[in-house]
Amino acid sequence: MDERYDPKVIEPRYQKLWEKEKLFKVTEDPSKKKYYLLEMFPYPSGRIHMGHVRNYSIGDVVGRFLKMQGYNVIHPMGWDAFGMPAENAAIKAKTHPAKWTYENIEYMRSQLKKLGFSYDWDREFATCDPEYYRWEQLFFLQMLEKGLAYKKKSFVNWCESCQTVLANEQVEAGLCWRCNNPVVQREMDQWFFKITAYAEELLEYCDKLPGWPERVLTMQRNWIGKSEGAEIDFDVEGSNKKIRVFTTRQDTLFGATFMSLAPEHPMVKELVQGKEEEKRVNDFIEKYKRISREDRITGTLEKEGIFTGSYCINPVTGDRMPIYVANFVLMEYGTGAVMAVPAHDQRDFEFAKKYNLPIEVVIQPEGKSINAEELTEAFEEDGILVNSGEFSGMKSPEAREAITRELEKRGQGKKTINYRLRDWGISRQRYWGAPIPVIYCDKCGIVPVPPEDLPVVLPLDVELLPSGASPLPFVESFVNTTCPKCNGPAKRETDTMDTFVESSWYFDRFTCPDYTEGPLDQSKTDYWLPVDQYIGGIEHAVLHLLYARFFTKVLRDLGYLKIDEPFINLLTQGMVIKDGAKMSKSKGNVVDPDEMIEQYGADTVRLFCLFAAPPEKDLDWSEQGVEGAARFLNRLWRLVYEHHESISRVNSYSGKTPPGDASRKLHRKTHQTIKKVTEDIKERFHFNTAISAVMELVNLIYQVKDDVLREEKGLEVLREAIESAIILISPMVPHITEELWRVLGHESSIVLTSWPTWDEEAVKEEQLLIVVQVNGKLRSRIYVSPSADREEIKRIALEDERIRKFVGEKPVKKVIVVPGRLVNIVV
RNA sequence: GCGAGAGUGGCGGAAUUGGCAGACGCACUGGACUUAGGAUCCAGCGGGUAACCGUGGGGGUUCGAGUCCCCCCUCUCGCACCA
Repeated sequence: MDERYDPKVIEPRYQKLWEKEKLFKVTEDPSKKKYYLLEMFPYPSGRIHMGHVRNYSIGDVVGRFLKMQGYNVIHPMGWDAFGMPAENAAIKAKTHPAKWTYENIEYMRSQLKKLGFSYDWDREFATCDPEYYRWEQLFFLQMLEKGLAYKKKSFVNWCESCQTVLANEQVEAGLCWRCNNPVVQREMDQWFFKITAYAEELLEYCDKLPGWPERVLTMQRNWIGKSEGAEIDFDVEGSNKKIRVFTTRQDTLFGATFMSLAPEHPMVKELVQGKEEEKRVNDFIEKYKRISREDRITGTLEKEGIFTGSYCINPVTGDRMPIYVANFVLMEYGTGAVMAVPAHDQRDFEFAKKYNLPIEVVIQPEGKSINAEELTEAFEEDGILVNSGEFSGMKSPEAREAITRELEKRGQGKKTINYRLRDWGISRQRYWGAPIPVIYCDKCGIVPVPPEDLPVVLPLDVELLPSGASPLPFVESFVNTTCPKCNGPAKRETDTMDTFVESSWYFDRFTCPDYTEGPLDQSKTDYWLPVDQYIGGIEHAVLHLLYARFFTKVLRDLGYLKIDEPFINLLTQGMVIKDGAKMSKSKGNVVDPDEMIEQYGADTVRLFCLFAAPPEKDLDWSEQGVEGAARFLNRLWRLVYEHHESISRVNSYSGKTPPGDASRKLHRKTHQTIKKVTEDIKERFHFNTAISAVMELVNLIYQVKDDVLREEKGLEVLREAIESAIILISPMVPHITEELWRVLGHESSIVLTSWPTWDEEAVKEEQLLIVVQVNGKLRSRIYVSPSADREEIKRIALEDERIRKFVGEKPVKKVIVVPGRLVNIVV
């Protein structure tokens, strides 16, 4: 054994060995309990960053720990390989996205291997491989058949700098989630996945995912945005047309005094046609087409609107309601039309004040009275109905039901549920993605590619365009094809799929990456799925994690899967920050994993990532902290170095209480540590406290070893303690522990060892420390035997000299005894 | 504005069920070893001379509150004219 700990020698040695022995390769084994452990696979952007190191280190601890506990752990890794950065980098470097991507994969794989993660590399794949995306194209065709994929013309989010459309989830505060540039609305014919068909189930299952962080579920619930209300039809005066609104406040219907339409509302054009208002309204619409989104980023727009010159009729009061176009009404939500109730909606109130429209109070707060003239803001809460005909006197919730029933009877409305969630726009006008497998024929229209013709391979022989726009439309050999129906000349779809489609099912494919008969081998998916533990960043709370849930339900309904949800437990780890900010090139605070590994070794980097903060919190990178981690590993190394020759001659102590005070103390601490570390990892994922427990054990070994060695079974007890420390910390720092394990004479890998169990008897303290309080204040400590009963503890406490001093002559009112904890004497 | 989470030494963080606040680590201080120490080992390390005071602030429940309840403040994240 070397005197000096040198990770540069040890780490590659064991990485090669693990790989050669295929220690982490797994197959289905019905006799064992399976565990599917997964970390979000990376985009091959070039190099691994600290966020990946942290994410994968957390996963690796869980994987190695559970393997040692006897689980059949599947722990795969692969590459989310389609995407725009490849294309942009390729344009810049005048290379090909495929070349760029595969080179990055090569390098990043080597980085992951240098970190010693326990992946089953035989399952690795990249999503840009046609053998992967061909199945995705098949799913698309089957979804098309079921109406779950469809094409429609609508206003979509367009990112000018990315030259492509984005789904709603991919727009953050009006900006593109990738490049942070403003997103504009553009009317385009696009492919969608009907995620809204699953809105209710996606929402409902939020209550059936107890292993998910509450805040992720909340974000998903909010994103789905269910609201219960009614659709109400308003007749347009002098026409047989109706305007349909969605409202959650049917109880305020009697107070609806005007109508607001979104600028994009299809009815606006008809309403103003030939009227003197026509030009003014059209100018207004044009203005908001140009500025609306961008202004929403900077702040709230002032409410503004314009009268269309038309009126509609309030179905319950019969009053004429002027129809306005209003800048704050969203076409995307509800029906794009809002019945305006100025007394009970703040936006409508402001609007009514500005344009001098009538305000009718129809809801009174309980025990108070308000009137329209004195209102300074809308009363938006529930209350008691007034001025509402037969419904006056009802409470809001009751009135909502009653008014809806009345409208239904008259055929002028119905109860509805509205969701904020929109269908998932998946067309991307970029090259580096999976082609959408449809063909356009002048005669037959949209024709799906026959499944037997899959995959529609993305042609690699292309010249990228400097603008970023897809070169596919110009690749004649790709575009020009024949119609599968009529055999006539036809053209292929040149849009590709959103790369979030690939990441929506990669975890399914990991169970059978080489299966060629179909997308998924049921004998494998049935065994491995669902994913037991998923680990990744919170930034995907409503992107990937929502899409993947949706896709799982689709694959279930297509007959591929038997599960309802993909991920049982979800851990969202915090960011790695430095100097109070997220690491970024522009801030110049990036710490490169390669440099850290070079300087300290993978084990030290891993240990620091796990020790500095609990996984769900942000981790503040500190070079001094890293040195602390390195110091601990050196300390462990020296301990083994100093004693390996002597303890190698004996077996680890395995009996009950050993003779000798020091030995007993160390034996007890050893078992306490086994218990603590096991529970911390298994039940709480608190690796930081698990590590600190091992540090305590090592500290105690240093402290008592000389005394222990003077005792009868001392050497055995010392070996037990040292060996336990090595095993317990091995999931965090697998290389150094593998080496030390072998130094102690073991010939097979530490990974194959069973996780130690603790002796409940040994864990117990011989003497319990009991805290004694007088009037709730700590006054003394006493030691009692664990077998002492309440009376005895009480007696010892009251006899304690310090306590007698504090109690003095005062009468003892009450004595509270909590066995094993404390005594509180109330005087 | 709505929703969620958090606030503990100089710092990262412990305290799992209401029961010794500050485990473990970093930084710092003193000492030992040493040609040397940025290695290692040992000791100390919330404030206060002390009684005592201390978990963002103020109330409350309790024998006992970092932990439970009410009010307030601050910060972070998400959504944001959602009808």
